[in-house]
Amino acid sequence: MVRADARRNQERILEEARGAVGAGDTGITLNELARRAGVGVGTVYRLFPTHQAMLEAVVEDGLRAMVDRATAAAEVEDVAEGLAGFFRASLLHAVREPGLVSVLVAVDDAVTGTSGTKVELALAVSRLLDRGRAAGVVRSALTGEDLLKLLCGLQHAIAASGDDQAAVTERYLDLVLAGLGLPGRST
Amino acid sequence: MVRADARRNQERILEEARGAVGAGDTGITLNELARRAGVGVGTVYRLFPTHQAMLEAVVEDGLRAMVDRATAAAEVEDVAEGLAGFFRASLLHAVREPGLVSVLVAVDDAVTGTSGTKVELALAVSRLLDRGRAAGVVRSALTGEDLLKLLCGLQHAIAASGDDQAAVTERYLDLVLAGLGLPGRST
Amino acid sequence: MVRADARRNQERILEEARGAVGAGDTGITLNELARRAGVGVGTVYRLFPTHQAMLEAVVEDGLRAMVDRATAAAEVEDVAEGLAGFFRASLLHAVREPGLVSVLVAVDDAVTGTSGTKVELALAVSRLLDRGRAAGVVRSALTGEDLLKLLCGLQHAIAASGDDQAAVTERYLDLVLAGLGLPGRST
Amino acid sequence: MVRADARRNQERILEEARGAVGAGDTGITLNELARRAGVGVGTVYRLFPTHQAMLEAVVEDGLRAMVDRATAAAEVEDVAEGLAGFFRASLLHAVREPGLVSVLVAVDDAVTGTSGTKVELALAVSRLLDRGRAAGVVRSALTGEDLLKLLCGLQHAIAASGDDQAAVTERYLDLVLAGLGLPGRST
DNA sequence: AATGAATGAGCCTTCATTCAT
DNA sequence: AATGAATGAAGGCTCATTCAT
Repeated sequence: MVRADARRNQERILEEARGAVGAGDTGITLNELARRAGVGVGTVYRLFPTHQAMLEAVVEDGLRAMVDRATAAAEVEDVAEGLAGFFRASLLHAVREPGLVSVLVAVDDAVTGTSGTKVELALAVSRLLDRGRAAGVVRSALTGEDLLKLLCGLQHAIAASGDDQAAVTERYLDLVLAGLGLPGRST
Repeated sequence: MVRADARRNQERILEEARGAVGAGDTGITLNELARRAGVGVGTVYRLFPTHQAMLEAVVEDGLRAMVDRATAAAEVEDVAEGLAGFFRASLLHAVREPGLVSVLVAVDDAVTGTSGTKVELALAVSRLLDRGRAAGVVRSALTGEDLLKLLCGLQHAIAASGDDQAAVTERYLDLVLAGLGLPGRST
Repeated sequence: MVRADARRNQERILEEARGAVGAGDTGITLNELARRAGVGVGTVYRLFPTHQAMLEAVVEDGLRAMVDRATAAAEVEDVAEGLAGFFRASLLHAVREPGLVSVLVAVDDAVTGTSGTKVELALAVSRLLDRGRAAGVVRSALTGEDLLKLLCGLQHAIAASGDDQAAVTERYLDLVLAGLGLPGRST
Repeated sequence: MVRADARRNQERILEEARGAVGAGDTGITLNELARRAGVGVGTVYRLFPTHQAMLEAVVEDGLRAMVDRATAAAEVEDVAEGLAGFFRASLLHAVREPGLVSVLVAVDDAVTGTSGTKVELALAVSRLLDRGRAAGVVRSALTGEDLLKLLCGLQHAIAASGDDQAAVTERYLDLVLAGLGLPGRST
């Protein structure tokens, strides 16, 4: 079983990929990745046929987690709290893991699984919003897709802000939650 | 008399630049620009030492207009209307002219004038917000910088949305204005 | 009992190789071959240390058949008919099995056996030509090597011709046989 | 006028290209060409967007010369002599300049001019053959295309022959001319 | 004996920028 | 002031071959 070596390499590559993307360098080259991981280019290309494939691999778990969070949020008794909690957690997550936004925004996915997960996510978020509207706590025509793109847009905005990203994030959260009509802290 | 030629060239280059950037191709190469304008690369580089410089030139008037709009908004009697009008006009503008967002988001400006204008803009918007808070129509801790980055973020989100960008834009506007606490249509 | 597995694998590899080369893809990668045969690259490399070795293995029987044909042609009573028959059959064969030409043209053989067979073939063809000259039906200084390379050259020419390769082949055959001085159909 | 430098460079590149292709290395890399010419890659790519384009440039004059020879051959009083002279000269030429064969055999041309010239050539050769048939000195159904491909095939055969290429060439010439029905030396 | 992951040289190509004329 | 040829780093990618397991 060469697997031991192989897995080790794959882990190193993935680790470096996570590092780079996590540091905001979503555009890192596969060649550069190979260099950092101390591995031949071919090895990286075997693992990730495409830059996009690499991004999706890095983000896979995070994306899944986001879907789970959306699904779980629908179970929270307080409808407003469910939605607000989901959005807040997701934005904080996206700020920490910018690769998520790259993948969410991409039109063509490298792995079919990713496309599926993205659809799942959009549906789950749509359901959250519908539930909110049904409960009368959401006053906004936003679709699930809209809300997700908004999330991405906010991440961009926050990344473009110099320091104090935490504070900026909170200000945006307040704004968006209030904008949705949800009772937030700033009410 | 060479001046005439020179100015003519500059105009053609700028024209092509406006065309490309206006068409959404903010990343157009200076080489490509030269080709389209029918001039040598050197001529373009003399006019725009940097890609960023080109963007700023293309966007200059638009940026100025934005500042003027912000200043004028402070004169509108109805405080809320002033702020809301400014934001709506600016977002529509940014959607039409994506180059604006590129420049607003950039950390390093190529031309000092641009930096100045950006500061002016931030100040004017801050004043608008402060005025709103003083009048009790704005309930949000957002700074002027925040609001501008938000504008950029929304443009990203809208650009990432497939079709029906006009409708998406309206939904975002409603959300943000409501989020600011302003009496909007959706109230 | 591992032998059984091994032999099975070798057969599958050889089969795929025959398939690919027979389909005209003489340049098929050993990696690709492994993929098609469903075995590891290493297995293929153990069987064929070189791409050339693979070609020679694929072509071995055909080459042998060509030698046999040349030998048998020397037994045909009608000298001209013997030579003409051999050449025609060989050209048709080469057109059908392009790998043969690759091997015949190669200067360095991968397997010593191939070199031996190629020498045998050249000798047999030389003898055919000499017999023809002795019988006065061949008017041409061509050596056995010459005739074989000519065969390869014609295959190239035919492969480069678009459609109607059968017709082109016949035209070339007529030309060459007439050129040798043999009474052909076109006489 | 940078032209002086530029032309110098282009000449060096073309010279190296001629050298490599002339030496039989028709597959020389554009990068390698740049290295040999002591020039940046970009410079070569500016001159030759494609490997095929390079080949065609190298061969352009030779191809033209071949057409001229075919045209001139139609003016030779002795019909057989005209055709034989053309074919002999062309084969010798092709042996000296293997790039010609690469270009003649290619299906897709890089430069439209090349395609035109190739068509011209085929037509001119067809006319030569027709003239020969009309005069009763050609007994062969070969088309112009056939004869050209045959030329290429012979070049392959000759290149594959070890030494004494001159002698081999003559033997092939005798064979082909006799095969066409032309009165040759070997008659 | 079989496996297949790993390697890395090397090809193709683009592009921002310089600089000789 | 204009020109556009030249540059060469850099990225994307393939593939023959090796070697640890």
